[in-house]
Amino acid sequence: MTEQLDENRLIAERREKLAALREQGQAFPNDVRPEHLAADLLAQYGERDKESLEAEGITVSVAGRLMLDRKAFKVLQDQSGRIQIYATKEVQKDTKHWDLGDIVWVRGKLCKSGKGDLYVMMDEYRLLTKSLRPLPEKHKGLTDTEIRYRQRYVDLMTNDETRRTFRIRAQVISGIRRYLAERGFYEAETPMLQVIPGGATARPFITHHNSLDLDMYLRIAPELYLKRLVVGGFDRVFEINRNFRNEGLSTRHNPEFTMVEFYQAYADYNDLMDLTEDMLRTLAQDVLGDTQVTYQGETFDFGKPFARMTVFDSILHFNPDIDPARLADDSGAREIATGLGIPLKDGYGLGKVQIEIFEKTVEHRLMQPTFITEYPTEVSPLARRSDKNPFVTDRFEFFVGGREIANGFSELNDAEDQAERFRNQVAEKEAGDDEAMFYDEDYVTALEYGMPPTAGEGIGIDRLVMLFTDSPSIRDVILFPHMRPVGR
RNA sequence: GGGCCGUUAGCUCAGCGGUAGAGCAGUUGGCUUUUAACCAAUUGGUCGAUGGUUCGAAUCCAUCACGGCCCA
Repeated sequence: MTEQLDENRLIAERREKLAALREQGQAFPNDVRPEHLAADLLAQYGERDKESLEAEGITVSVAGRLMLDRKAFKVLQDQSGRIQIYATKEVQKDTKHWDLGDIVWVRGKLCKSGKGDLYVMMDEYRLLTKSLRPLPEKHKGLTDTEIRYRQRYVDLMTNDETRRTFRIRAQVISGIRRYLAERGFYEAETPMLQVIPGGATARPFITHHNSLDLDMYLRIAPELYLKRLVVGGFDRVFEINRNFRNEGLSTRHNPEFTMVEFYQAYADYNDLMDLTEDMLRTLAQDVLGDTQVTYQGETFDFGKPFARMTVFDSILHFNPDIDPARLADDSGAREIATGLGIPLKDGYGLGKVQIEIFEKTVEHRLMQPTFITEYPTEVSPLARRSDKNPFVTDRFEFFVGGREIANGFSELNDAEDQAERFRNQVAEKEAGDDEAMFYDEDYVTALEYGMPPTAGEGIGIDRLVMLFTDSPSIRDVILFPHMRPVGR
């Protein structure tokens, strides 16, 4: 078994020390409490001069993982950061069995070294948890990406950057929650296990409910349930949770990912673009302290008004040689797409062809924060048609750094139109498109009760966090990204 | 699915046909207000796996596994 295989002498030595601790009594004590955090102590006392600080005789207690051991000086790391502790010769003898990685508790007087660094004198001390496994290299940390992802706990204890990334992730999520709650949105939790997966076009994961003897799907989006809540009278509602899509893994895709979806009655897609712009600007300022966000060497400005452009205009903008009349024409658009090397299926209408051209030639070039509007109805089965042009919907997607971050639209609340769109999706599914939607009869029934005019939006949290943490891969912002199991 | 790259000590890496190395960590001792602490000594390896070529393979070839990047 692996337990034997990865055993080595370093672990064996530590096991012996643990065995000795067991001999002496409780080897895993849980009867001391740290009263201070490293970062707080440094912030409060780091600048004080040695004489007055030590004259004051401040006693503090801290606990954490032992990260460095310079014999007299040792460094302890807690959730907030690191602080030094000082061991006299006698204390060093008494703590000879301490190893890097051990969890320890220290209580004593705050002092300053000759070089001006704050430390805690080890007047009282306890080894709380013996670490049996050696820490990674102390300066370079853990760099092996595979181990960083598979054993995230080692990555977190070793690498500041990783801790920063996930701290920012937590702040982004709580920031969004606060922003929406402050504006009267209720938080809801809708089913992750669904009989009819809906709300997006994607291949679902299939699972099975034993006692019902029923195949179920992991949700690909919460959308249809959240809109049922709007029908029910929750005029403003949101959910932050996981979606599951059965697609490949890449630096931009993880099979489970986190979205915030929110719905606001008596609002349209323009209202949500305004809200999105304000929310992202607020988040950047609150979380990063700046509306300028640097990502992979480029700076994106969330402080300035975001650009807004239609799908059609954006294609022309980035392809000045395309004739607008041809792009607007079914056979003309197909020729343009074919000329760009885009494979087309027979069933594609003009709208789908235009979106293919958009994705191939525009999307990756949308660097600064940009809203793209007027998505064709053909590719927007849940969005409200434009009053001015029924070929397109009142929908937008939001891009930054060449990546789609958000997708929002005025909701389709015409039950009869919705039924028709579902029928078209079912036809596409029968024609072999396994990403097309199912017919959701209960959702149509809900709409028949009447849903107020509503706008809704989803924002991809992982991609937003990638941006805010300058992470090149989605795996860097997901604590435990999916990896192929390591074979035996 | 395709292309390129990687896998050597617990960690970070060198070695690229001829006796497996370094730094960190570990162990022993010294030093004792250090800052990647320092000084001395020292332990530690199925070189990802399996085949093949060769007098000889960590090194060359093939297949496989896992990972990274790019493409679909």
